[in-house]
Amino acid sequence: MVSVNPFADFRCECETVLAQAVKHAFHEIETVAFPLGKPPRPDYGQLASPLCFELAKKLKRKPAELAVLVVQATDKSHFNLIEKVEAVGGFVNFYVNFPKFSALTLKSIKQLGKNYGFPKTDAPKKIIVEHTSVNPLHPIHIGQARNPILGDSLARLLKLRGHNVSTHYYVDDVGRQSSVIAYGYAKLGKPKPDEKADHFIGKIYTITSCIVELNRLKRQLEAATDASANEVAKLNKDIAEWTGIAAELEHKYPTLFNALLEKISADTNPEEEISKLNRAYEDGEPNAQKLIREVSELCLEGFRQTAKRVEIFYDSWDWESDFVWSNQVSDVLSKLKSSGFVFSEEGVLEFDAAKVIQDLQLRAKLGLREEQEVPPLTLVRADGTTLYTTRDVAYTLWKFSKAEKVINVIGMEQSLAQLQLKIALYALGFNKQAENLVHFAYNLVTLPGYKMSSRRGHYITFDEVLDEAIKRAYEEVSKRSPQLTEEEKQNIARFVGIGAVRYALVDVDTGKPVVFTWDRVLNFETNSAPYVQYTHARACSILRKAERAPTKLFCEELDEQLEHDLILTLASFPDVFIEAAEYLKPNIIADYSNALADKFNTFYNALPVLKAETPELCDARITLTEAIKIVLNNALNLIGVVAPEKM
RNA sequence: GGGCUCGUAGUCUAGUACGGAUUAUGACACCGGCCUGCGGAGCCGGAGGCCCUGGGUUCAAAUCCCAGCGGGCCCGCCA
Repeated sequence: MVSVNPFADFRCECETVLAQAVKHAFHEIETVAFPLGKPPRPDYGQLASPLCFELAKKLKRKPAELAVLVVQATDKSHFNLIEKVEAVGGFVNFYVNFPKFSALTLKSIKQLGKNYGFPKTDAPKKIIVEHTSVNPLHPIHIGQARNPILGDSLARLLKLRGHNVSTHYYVDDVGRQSSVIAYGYAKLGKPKPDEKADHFIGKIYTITSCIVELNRLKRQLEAATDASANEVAKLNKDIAEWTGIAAELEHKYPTLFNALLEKISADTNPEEEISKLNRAYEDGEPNAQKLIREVSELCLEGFRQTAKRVEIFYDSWDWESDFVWSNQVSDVLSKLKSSGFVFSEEGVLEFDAAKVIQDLQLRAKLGLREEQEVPPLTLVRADGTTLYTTRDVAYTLWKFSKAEKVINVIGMEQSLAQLQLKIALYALGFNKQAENLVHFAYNLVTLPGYKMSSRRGHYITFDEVLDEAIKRAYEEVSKRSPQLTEEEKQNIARFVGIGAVRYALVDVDTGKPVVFTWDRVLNFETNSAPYVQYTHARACSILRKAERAPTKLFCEELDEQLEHDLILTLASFPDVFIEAAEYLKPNIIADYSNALADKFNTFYNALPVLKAETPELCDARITLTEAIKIVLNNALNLIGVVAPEKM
């Protein structure tokens, strides 16, 4: 007999037994829910019900007495995975029958192998996970790297849950900043990158943007003849700040900086050139199209290389400009206009989110409190151009033409914009879509005492973090296993370093900010990917040395507390997976893998596998070790971490 | 000013959706042990907590509700 979820089978049996017993003992009472929870200690069993505390009220009797009655009323002939039921202090405690339960669990893991732990959903959906979507202006930095790591883990979870998942990258190429980089790139004569393309583009962007900003401020100061002293002071302060940044950049990249400065200074009004380019691009003018697409593509090629290093791939690259050129944005706009929730003020078109909430009574649906006010959203500027969120409405509707559910992995600082987006869908009558639009929000990654700013070139790139991780892992592996060949060491350093980074970024609760420190991200000890990887390699090593596969299970031999604990942990993996997939909590997979590794290491130190007292016990422990290897591998795979045979 | 979010040992963190048991999870750092043993990236032990504060609901609150306090974020004709 094989089970896709052994612990759920046990829970199900307990529920049935409990329901029957309660019905039998107190037929005058109608009970609908039969709560079962994990007791704090193993001597209270593996599942326990506090039901009698509730019944005590209705029946006006003591919980302890009722628990005894419930236990007496249980029908033992129905026990399969249950060993016994006991009443302790008002709780009804269920004890698992370990010989049977171990056999079921280990047999299931052995038979299902890499498919163990992934029960399929009853309602498979077509789901789009949009993640990363970093603007193609500069390399992905560590503050943004949490996004692809979370998005990719979510996609893996949902796929294995049985959904049809496709991952999308939204290329934000419409907007002033894309024209800034394109302008600088064109000024330099569209040079071929002499390093990784996104790093190359990043430098040009930062320098160009700095020079243009400084130029703008200076001209503004010249024109400010009748401005107040305060305004002049503010301008001077900004100029001083940007001059400092410029000096820093000139020092770091003298050739590039001076080349750009010379070319840009030839333009009397660079600001105006950039705006022109921006308008031409939105209008689909061929030269502008070619230029901006070329520079964006260059940067994206760099992103693809970085993503590949961490085993992340995208099914679709969606260009924001395509939605502008194809009139999907203007179509959505005219629909919004006729919805009655749009008003114009001084030539600016505004979307009245608050009125939508009131008229359509969305407060409860959106989980908003009475006093929460949602500000209006600007849809169209006075000059007739659209804004990011406006275009996002069109993009979101396009995504819904391809999927039933859309998950946007976006930082929590965009919560309001994502809420307004959802409200816009309701305003257009796309209720079902609005309900299936999920903003998967996560908190920022920050550097201690340092404000990351891509405009100023102040950031640590994701590539740098990966390089450093691999370098440190290499030092570590050289120290620990000097006998390995150079090639082996490099290979191990790669998956250990990258695993460590992925684990560190997925492990923390998404609601909490991560303060980036090298020690935190490059942890190779307990509660890290390397620790779990090491444990997996250790299990593999034992299995290699065993040189045989047990033909019988001998599960009744596994009667140590540590072994029981391991079996229970293995058996509950499907439950953990379901929770992670349903509630979008990839971090609990990381926690689970660490907990399982911990338990296995404790077991390993306390009890011999290959030198067990009897051949039967030895076989049983080999089977257990094999199961642990499989489950560790399956768990690590969910968070995109390699499970190595050796390291 | 309004809203969102977080608050658990020196630092970091699990548990909070769905309230349960006289020991609240684990890591780092700290103190003391364990390598002729299946891989020491490990294991065992010790010390360290008014679960932000105050009320409320309940047989039972880290968990739910209310009111505060503290940090972060958002409230743009930026994205």
